[in-house]
Amino acid sequence: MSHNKLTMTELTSCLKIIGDPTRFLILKLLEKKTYCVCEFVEMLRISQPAVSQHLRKLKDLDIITEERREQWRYYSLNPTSPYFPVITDLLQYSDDQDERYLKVIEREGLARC
Amino acid sequence: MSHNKLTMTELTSCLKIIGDPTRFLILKLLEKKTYCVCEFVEMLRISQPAVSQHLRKLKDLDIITEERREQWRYYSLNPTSPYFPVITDLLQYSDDQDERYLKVIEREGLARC
DNA sequence: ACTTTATATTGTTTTTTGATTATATAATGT
DNA sequence: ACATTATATAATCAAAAAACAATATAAAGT
Repeated sequence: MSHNKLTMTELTSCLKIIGDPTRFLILKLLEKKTYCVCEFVEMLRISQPAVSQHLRKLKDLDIITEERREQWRYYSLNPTSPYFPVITDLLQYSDDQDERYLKVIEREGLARC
Repeated sequence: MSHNKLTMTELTSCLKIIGDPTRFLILKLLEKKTYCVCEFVEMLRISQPAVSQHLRKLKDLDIITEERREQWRYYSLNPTSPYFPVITDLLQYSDDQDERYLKVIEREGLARC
């Protein structure tokens, strides 16, 4: 395993952003596929501005990328981010049978947008 | 690499604690050796209560252990913690030439306790 | 052009966190 | 017993972050 080193400032600002349950869950979802905002709203059961603000923080650190297609904005993990290896590593540690994750996944496809 | 999985709640509460520059630095120091509180005070250049409170948060999550010897309390990484693999993994990502880290290491041995 | 839909941004309030000061405790030395 | 040393805890305050409501924007449909 060979990766580029990060400064502690970079690393801790990344960890601080990832260390939020909702954002971690968003990343765990994005690990599998790309989602648009309204899908997160439906799945996470939080308000649209709340979703947007979490996504914003992830985007500010360039952890995720935004892509506009028609009226939607799709978000994806950014594999070129210096934080990408850290994030995929951390996602490995989390249990795929995690209760909250499963519950959220159950609601996939329910969004009416 | 085989490790036990954690719930997202466990993982994010750990990340939140690690995602602070001072605490991350404490862990980076503890990776190499054991320190007592007064050494941290000297090296980190923050007040003794501030050090104690950071150590407390790490100890609450059982990330570090405390050992009393004479009038001092020595702190160490807890290798039996379920978070231990996460932490050692994350420490790998940080640059050993990090400016703040080097500056802190320079002050090692200066404590008069 | 007007409306709707998807999403972002801004402003405000509340909660959480970090730092500092002051005080308490517990062991050690006299 | 008393003073000192090492450390913890409690109280207080300031700064940062999260949550929520209201408003703005931009594309698509009519």
